[in-house]
Amino acid sequence: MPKARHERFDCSPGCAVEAALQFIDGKWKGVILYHLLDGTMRFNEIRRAIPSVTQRMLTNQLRELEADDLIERTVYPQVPPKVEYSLTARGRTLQPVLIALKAWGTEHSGVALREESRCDGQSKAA
Amino acid sequence: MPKARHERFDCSPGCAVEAALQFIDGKWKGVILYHLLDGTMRFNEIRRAIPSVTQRMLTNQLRELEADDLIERTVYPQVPPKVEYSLTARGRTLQPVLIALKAWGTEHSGVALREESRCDGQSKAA
DNA sequence: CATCACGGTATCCTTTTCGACACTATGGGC
DNA sequence: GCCCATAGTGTCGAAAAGGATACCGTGATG
Repeated sequence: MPKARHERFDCSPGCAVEAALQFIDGKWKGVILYHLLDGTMRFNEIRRAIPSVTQRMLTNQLRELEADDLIERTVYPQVPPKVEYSLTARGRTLQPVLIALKAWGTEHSGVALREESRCDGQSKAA
Repeated sequence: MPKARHERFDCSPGCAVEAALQFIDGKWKGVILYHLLDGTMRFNEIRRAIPSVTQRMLTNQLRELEADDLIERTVYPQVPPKVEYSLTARGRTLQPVLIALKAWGTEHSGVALREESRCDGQSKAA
């Protein structure tokens, strides 16, 4: 049960940094949010975009993001089920942060610093 | 021992976001880096700035940040010991990210969303 | 009839994280 | 002699995060 990750903050100025980090620190939240910047996505669409995440984890992270009012979940009562995820207004305010994060990751491509980026095979299946 | 937190990335564009997140996702890394933006600090100085961190944790996070080449550790061989920490050039490139994070945390003070911000003592009962 | 796709749940288990606490060495103050 | 501060280290154990796998109901397809 995801219960807030940090229970308390030390109210030094860094407090706000921690507070913000709290929302994107799940293992996959950053990527999920980043993908949703492009627009609404269905469950399996996200899953395909992030091959290494399991349903369980994806569901989990999605639920937490929803609880944090960063994304919105829309269920279409039809069969087969259809569920769409999109950013809320609040979620969209994270855009600058996400962009900054991506910019840093790209420029200072630390990916290659301590590991080799295992781009297993295909990049995107169209 | 700390070993890279994520072993692999899915090479979707969100990859870079994950890569960046990797460096600041430790429980205290964000705050530590943020405090170091102000300049060099000694060990116990950081400790006092973040009351809720233990030595063990602080040492640990500091070592990881050092391993990631984000901070620099300078030991003065004297007694009592004196050790100073400061950002490396690479660490300073994180500034925009940290700033964005803090700005978001401040504006969208989500601290109060799912928990009462236990700023040990006073909060604001809304 | 069997199978697939959809969007999940439930259960189990391993790994990782993190906090508490004790211990180190040295020199100074009382 | 005893305690303080500095900057750590080591061990223990609880809790949380995260991964693997199996299962659910339905409707269309083969």
